[in-house]
Amino acid sequence: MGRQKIKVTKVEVKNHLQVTFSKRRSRLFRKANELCTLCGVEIAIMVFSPARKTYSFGNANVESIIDRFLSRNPHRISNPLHLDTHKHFNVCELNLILTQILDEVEVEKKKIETFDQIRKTCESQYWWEAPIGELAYHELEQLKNYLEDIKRM
Amino acid sequence: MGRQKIKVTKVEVKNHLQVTFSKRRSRLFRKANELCTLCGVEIAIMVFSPARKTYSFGNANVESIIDRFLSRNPHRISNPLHLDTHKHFNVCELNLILTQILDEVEVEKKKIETFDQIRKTCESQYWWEAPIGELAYHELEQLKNYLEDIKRM
DNA sequence: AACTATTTATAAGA
DNA sequence: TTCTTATAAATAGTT
Repeated sequence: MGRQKIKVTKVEVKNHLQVTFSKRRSRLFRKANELCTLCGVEIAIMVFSPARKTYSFGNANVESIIDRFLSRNPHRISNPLHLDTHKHFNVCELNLILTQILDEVEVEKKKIETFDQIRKTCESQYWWEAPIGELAYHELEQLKNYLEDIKRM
Repeated sequence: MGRQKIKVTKVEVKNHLQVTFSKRRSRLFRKANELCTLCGVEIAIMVFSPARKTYSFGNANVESIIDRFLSRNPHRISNPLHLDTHKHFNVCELNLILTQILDEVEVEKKKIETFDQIRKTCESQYWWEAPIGELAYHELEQLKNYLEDIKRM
């Protein structure tokens, strides 16, 4: 391509990687947008960068497209309440079940929030991608602190 | 473009639309795949054709990428319905909602299980209490691996 | 960021 | 659908 053809393999030069990612991502989104317009389709794209940043494209709302996708591709593995989801419930039963689920969720929610917090903090660290050998002492220490937070939960 | 430049507007000729959609879709997926390889990112793409057919691309499992995307909305479960409270639902609709909620709960429970697993593993490590400076390289590496597991969730 | 020599992508025709 | 081809767009490397 361009001045020189490249092998499609991981770009190792950090600077090149950033430029390549930025350019190709925006072109991918533009192409998706063209496809939407030309062919009248709905598209959602989600991208997680090496820096764990999230980029998304949707000609409609991304979440609504996800909902449509998931409803066509059920991915349920096991059901926490051991319910037969094919069974039809009346409104009273549904209310009871919903209340139980929300109670259950409430108990776990604090844990999840803590975990999410740790994950977010991790994601904001620029040094994350470096191999262990290149990490400074205080970075290693922070690494350990994260896990100690988890142990305390 | 090509033999002739086109305006980016809905293709009206049925035959052209089919060809254009098929070609551009596969190129979009190929470009996404190149981006994944070149830049080490994760991508999920969902496409709904006018004929209600679903096409998807994911370098990892599409559902897992969706889960990660959705997990960035920590209040999704506490507000599981994002419902119009004035609307009345019939039993069928309520069942659909219940299924969605159970899916969401399932995702969060899996997270917690992974965290618990990591925590347990940490606790079984004799070297855990040692200060960072005294840890061996492979112990540091393991430390990092734990957090990378968390990031992937 | 802009440029540019090449490689790709593309639309239309077959 | 698939191949071909003239032309447009994308791309990697350079400046």
